[in-house]
Parts: sequence; structure tokens; C-alpha cells
Amino acid sequence: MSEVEAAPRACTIAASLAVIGEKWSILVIRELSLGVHRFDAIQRNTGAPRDILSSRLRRLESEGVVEKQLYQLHPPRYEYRLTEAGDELRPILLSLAEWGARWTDETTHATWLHECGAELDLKHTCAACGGEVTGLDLRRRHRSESAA
Amino acid sequence: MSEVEAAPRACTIAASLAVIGEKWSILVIRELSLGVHRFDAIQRNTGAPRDILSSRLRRLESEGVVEKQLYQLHPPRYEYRLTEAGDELRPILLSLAEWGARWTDETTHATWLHECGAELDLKHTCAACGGEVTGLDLRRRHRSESAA
DNA sequence: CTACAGGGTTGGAAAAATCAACCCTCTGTG
DNA sequence: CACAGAGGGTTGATTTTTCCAACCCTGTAG
Repeated sequence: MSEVEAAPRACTIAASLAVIGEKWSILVIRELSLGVHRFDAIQRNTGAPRDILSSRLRRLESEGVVEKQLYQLHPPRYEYRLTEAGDELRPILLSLAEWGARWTDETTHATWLHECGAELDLKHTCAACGGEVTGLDLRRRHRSESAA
Repeated sequence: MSEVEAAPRACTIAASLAVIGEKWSILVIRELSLGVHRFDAIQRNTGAPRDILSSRLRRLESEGVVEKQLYQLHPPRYEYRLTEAGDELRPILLSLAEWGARWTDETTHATWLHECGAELDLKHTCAACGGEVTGLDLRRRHRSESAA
């Protein structure tokens, strides 16, 4: 009778998706990354419905990824900026951009360039050993134990 | 007069999301990356409803990210594997995993380790200049012109 | 004969996303 | 003053997705 009931795998990929995995969220973050900070412009550039955009911005704000800043009183006007946590989503955007360029047949889109002028071509290396990261090696380790 | 009608930004991030951006898709790809290839196990490990999983696998297959392989006749049984395109989604998974570990308060999850034994800590560098990639620099360049 | 593995499909209920229209505060124009 | 536009949303009705539980089918094990 020990019904183990098989919970889904708890992992940080799922945890990330719980924050930014809803429809439109990543495109909103893309716009903020590109320096577009206002509701109307974000709405136009992403194509998200206004009500959904409103809801996503609130969600991202409550998750600490986005900050709302008053830039004018009378009438109050806000703009949205990435927090540090939001800024660190950049590698995700870059990886998505690169994959899409390589594996989708978008031909009319803009190209992503690195500041050096070269077309986006990322290398992902392990900060510890310097080796290229190829495998996905999951190991269970409960981090709460290091908190004494 | 000239109604520009402001189409949303065409970009490869959006193109990628059109392929893998639906709910559960990335978790399915995570499982395949981890070597879990069968319907039931993917269903248990992700927590996705069976009908949705079925629909996602078909979608990913038709997008060329996943391949369905018969591993037994009588009764016919299939397993799912990543194609080369699917395999190259790995950097996206890794970036998501890393961000989640740093910015979400998941404490009971497993940790991702590189094969060298160190905890996941990625460096993203430009293959051309070797410099760390920090900016997101979008430039319009129509690629169809180089196809003569 | 019954149970279980494996891989799904089906129908109905619940939740999300979409769309169009509206609201509110100002500022600028005639 | 009246009206339009910028900017940032909200509201209500409709359509799509998701979710859930139950079912189906083939074959093996007890």
C-alpha cells in the first residue's frame, strides 16, 4: 500500500518556466531587454493583447523579474524595467534567438549580432573546468543541508 | 493613407517559441534530453496530462524536433528521441536550469552538474571574438539576399 | 479469468487567451 | 469650448486550451 504517487520531477527548469513560461512573457522580456519600456510599445512589438500584457507585467513584477517605475505624475505613467534577475534571463533569450536562426525558416526576420559585429554564435562553457557544456547531468542534492 | 499597421517584431526568439513555447513542451524536451524516451515515463516525470502530452509530441515531431521510433511490433510501441535540431535546444535548457537555480526558491530540487563535477555555472561567449556576450544587439539584415 | 504494462483517445468541465469596446487623465489644436 | 490623441490600462463576451477521468486496444504474466 505504499502509494508513492510519483510526483513530477522537481527541477529548476520547471521552476523557471513557472515564472516566465506563460505565453507572451518571454517576448515581453525581449522588449525590455531591447530597451523598450512602455506599455504601448511593448504591446505593438510583441503583438500581445493588452489585457494579457497587463496581466503578464503584473505577474513578472510580483516574481521580481520586472520593476514598475513612475516616470510622470499627472497623469501617473509607468514604465517597466528588468530587475537584476530579469537581466540575467539574457542567456535564455540568446539561446532561443540562436536556435531559431538555425532551425526555423524565418527568412524575413532581423539578425542578432554581437557587439563585435559578428552574427550570433554562442559557445557555452563550464565556468569551473572551461570545457564545452554538452551533457545534461542531473544529480540529486538537497541544498537545504548546507544551511546550519 | 499609409496605414503601417505595425506588425509585431519578426524575430527568431518568437520563431523558436512558436515551436517549443507551448506549455509542457520544454519539460518534454528536458525528459528526452535526460534519456527518458517513453510516453508513460515522460508523462510521470513532467506531470503533463496524457492528452496534452500526446498532442505536444505530435507537434514537436511535425516541427522536426522529435522523432518517433518503433521499438516493438505486436503491439506497436514507440519511443521518442530528439533529432539534431532537438538536441541543439540544450543551451536553452541549461540557461533555464541555471536561472531557476539562482533566482527561484526551489530548495528541494536536484542540482545540475557538469560532467566535470562542478555545479552548473555557464559562461556564454561569442564564437567570433571570444568576448563574453552581454548585449542583445538587434540589427535588421535580410538574409535572402545572400542566396544567389 | 484477471491484472498489469504500454500507449494512447474521448467527452465534458474549468481555466486562459482573445477581441472589441470602453474609461480616465492630461495636452495640443482650432 | 469641443474634439482628438497619447498613454495606460479595464471590462464583458467569445473562443481556445487545458485539464481530468474514464475508456480502448494489444499483448504478457499469474
